[in-house]
Amino acid sequence: MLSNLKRPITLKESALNELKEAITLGYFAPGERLVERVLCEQLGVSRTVIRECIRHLESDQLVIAKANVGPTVATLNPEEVSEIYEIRSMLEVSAVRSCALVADETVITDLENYCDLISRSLTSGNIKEALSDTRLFYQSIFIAGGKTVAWDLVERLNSRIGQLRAVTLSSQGRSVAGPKNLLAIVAAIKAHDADTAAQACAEHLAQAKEIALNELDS
Amino acid sequence: MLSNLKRPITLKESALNELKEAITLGYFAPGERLVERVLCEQLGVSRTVIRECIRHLESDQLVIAKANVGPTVATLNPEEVSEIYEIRSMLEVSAVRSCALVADETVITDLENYCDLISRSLTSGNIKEALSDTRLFYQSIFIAGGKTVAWDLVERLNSRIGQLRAVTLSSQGRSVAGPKNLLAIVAAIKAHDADTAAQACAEHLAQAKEIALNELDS
DNA sequence: TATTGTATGATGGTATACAATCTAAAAATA
DNA sequence: TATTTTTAGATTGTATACCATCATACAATA
Repeated sequence: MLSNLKRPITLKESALNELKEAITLGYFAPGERLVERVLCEQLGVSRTVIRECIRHLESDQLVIAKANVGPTVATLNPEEVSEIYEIRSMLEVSAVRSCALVADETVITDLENYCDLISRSLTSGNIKEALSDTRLFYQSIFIAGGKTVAWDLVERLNSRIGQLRAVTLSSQGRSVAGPKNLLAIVAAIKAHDADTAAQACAEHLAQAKEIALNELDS
Repeated sequence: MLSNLKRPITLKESALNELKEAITLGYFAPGERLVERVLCEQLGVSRTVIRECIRHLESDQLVIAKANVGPTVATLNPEEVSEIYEIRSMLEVSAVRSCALVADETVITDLENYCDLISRSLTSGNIKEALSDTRLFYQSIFIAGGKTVAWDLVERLNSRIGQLRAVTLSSQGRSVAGPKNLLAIVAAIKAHDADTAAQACAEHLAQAKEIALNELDS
């Protein structure tokens, strides 16, 4: 009953997921041109499907399409990255606040479990898993806080900085501070202390932003 | 030089614009099904083009596509609308703050001109023109404040509440308060008074939110 | 009445064709 | 040689035809 609106996974969807992952994981270099025919062969689907995927990627701003030339993988400049982290901070802080006010026991145990999973994945070096669990962690916060639109925006913003996120996460994870920050957020939520939770969240994001910006000009 | 990246307007682009306008202006009822073949005839283009348009609208969340059934015009519930206005408020307040800190004479005269245009359009009952000028007003603020990513998000959010915006704008315009609020923002920006500008902006948005929510359950 | 077929229409997907346009190499020119 | 022009190839934009699958409404049956 979770998502009974589009149960059947279409070819276009799975192709889109593959392309998204390929872009965010850096299999395509930023600025690289994406040629329809080549993608058709690589993914084993027709041009129709590829074109629909490209339109989707275009409106997600993962690629930039020029008429009669085709799409290229979007590049990130420091200003954009900086702004993306600032917006994320606003949205996440707001969600954390709302969550702290209404969170019940179920939500809190969920969050604690995710923290645990994230720590474990990070210590074992499984970045991909850590990213996925971090996503679930924040998703729980946003949903609990009733911020579904904001969550959607955050996901879009995150997909645009996908490459950087892997770096920031592993960097934050290597230090002790990263998971500690998340635990601080959960503790404050548990205590229904919105201000403290908001501040912990803001600090975590500011830290991530610094790491991302450093990574970007390297 | 504004958008020299995609000068050639393709069929798909113009069809997409027509569809967007048709949806945001309410020519299609919320929840109504969009049938490919019908759209092909109405717009005089092939299914290929229509399908790409639908994918684009889908990822803009103006339509909701169900696999094997097709797209329907998205409906708005009060929670979504409320959240959209809250997010807009966060983003716009932030942009107004930045703008107030850096705005030069050029920006300010632009803003004053737009205010004038908006007032005139509203008194003459030209809502469409007023919407367009309001867009330019805020765009100037965001660009001046260096918030290009945020501006993009605001435009997406606005397109989702397109029907409501026409109502709120004309409602705010009928009262004297609406244009007065905008003038207050400009005055504060002119004085480089970020706090006052931010507050005026927040009030304006809160007002718009109320009107929109009232309209929604009528 | 409730269930099961069945017909119809829409979508998801493929393949193909062709014109317009871009790109890059080849050729011509200075 | 350096620069411009031409030209051929590659790629996109769009149209069309076709098939399989799914959804829905309706008819037939028990």
